[in-house]
Amino acid sequence: MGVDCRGVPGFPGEGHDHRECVGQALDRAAAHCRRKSLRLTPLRRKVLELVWIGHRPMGAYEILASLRHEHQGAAPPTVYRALDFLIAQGMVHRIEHLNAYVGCTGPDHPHAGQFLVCRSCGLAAEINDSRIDEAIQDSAMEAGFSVSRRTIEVEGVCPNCAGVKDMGADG
Amino acid sequence: MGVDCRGVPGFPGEGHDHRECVGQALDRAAAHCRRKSLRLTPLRRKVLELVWIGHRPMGAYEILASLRHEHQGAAPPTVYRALDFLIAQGMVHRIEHLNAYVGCTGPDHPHAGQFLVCRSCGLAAEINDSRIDEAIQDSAMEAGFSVSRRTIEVEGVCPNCAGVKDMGADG
DNA sequence: GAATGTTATGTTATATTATTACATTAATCA
DNA sequence: TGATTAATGTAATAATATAACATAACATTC
Repeated sequence: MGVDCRGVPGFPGEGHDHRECVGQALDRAAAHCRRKSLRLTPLRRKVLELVWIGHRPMGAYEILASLRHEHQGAAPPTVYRALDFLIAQGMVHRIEHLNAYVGCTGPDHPHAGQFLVCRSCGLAAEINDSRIDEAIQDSAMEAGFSVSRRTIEVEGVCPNCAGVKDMGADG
Repeated sequence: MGVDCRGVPGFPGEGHDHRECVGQALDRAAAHCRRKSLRLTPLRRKVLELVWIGHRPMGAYEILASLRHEHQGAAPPTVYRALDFLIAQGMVHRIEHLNAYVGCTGPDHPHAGQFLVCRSCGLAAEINDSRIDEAIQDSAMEAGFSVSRRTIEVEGVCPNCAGVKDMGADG
């Protein structure tokens, strides 16, 4: 209890205080939008909340299904537009190899988004390792390539699942 | 002319000898399959050849459309199965953020697949920088994460396009 | 506080990417 | 040759995402 989801790069413990994760994410999103005169509408806020249901990347249609429980009439564009906004503001990242979306603590420390994704439990941990960015930057520069966006997604087995067969989904 | 597509990490020059790229890829694929007693069937060979039409990642349905020119009756599974085989053998990589597929010189030097993808011309250059892998490995290890697959896709502008507005597609 | 412009959402349809499921054919091997 | 496995054919459909246009909410200016 009481452990911040992402104070240190790594996977959230099984018993971490997830309400705090969500609360922080929503608070930071609100503050960010206030500062930039953007509108964190109820719909956008709700989608952000849904993405934050766990640390497992969620598909857009999975989000849509949840959204419909309290927002009858929601359609794919409803979700995709909200996701577009949240992604543009750095509050959500897209995991390309999963076609799924995961929350980010927010735009206060902007970053490209590097992820460790566990094959066993499905959790994604965001890391933010400057060594990786530097290695990529160096390599790109040597090829004469100017970098604008990086997709770094690492699949494997998280420490919670190491040695444990077939865990459930979220924590 | 005569420049190997991937002898050195980087983008193929505009006038490189692309037949040599394709020829080498097909030869290596054939050799690899012979060694491992795998079947590089005419269909698989043709799909590999199509993926190698250029250094631009191709969508599965784009491949399908081309395939149909000489293989009437081809359907999505035709292409996806061939791609599955080619990917499993390391002859093709999938570019996740494009939902597209690109040829690889082959399984002779196995690797995870790190790509620089040009936003302007669409070309993808495979790099294979151990510094990047090491940085990822280090970071993952510190998080207690055991890596099994990496997706490294870097978007930006290639040297051929730097300073040039709106080039075409392939080279 | 009405007129206007802009941003966000509603709604329907459809595009794009990928897989399932089962039948058939081709290659391999005992 | 017959049995077995691997590959392909074929039809239907699932999963993901966007286009296009209508309506509603908010913001701004007069």
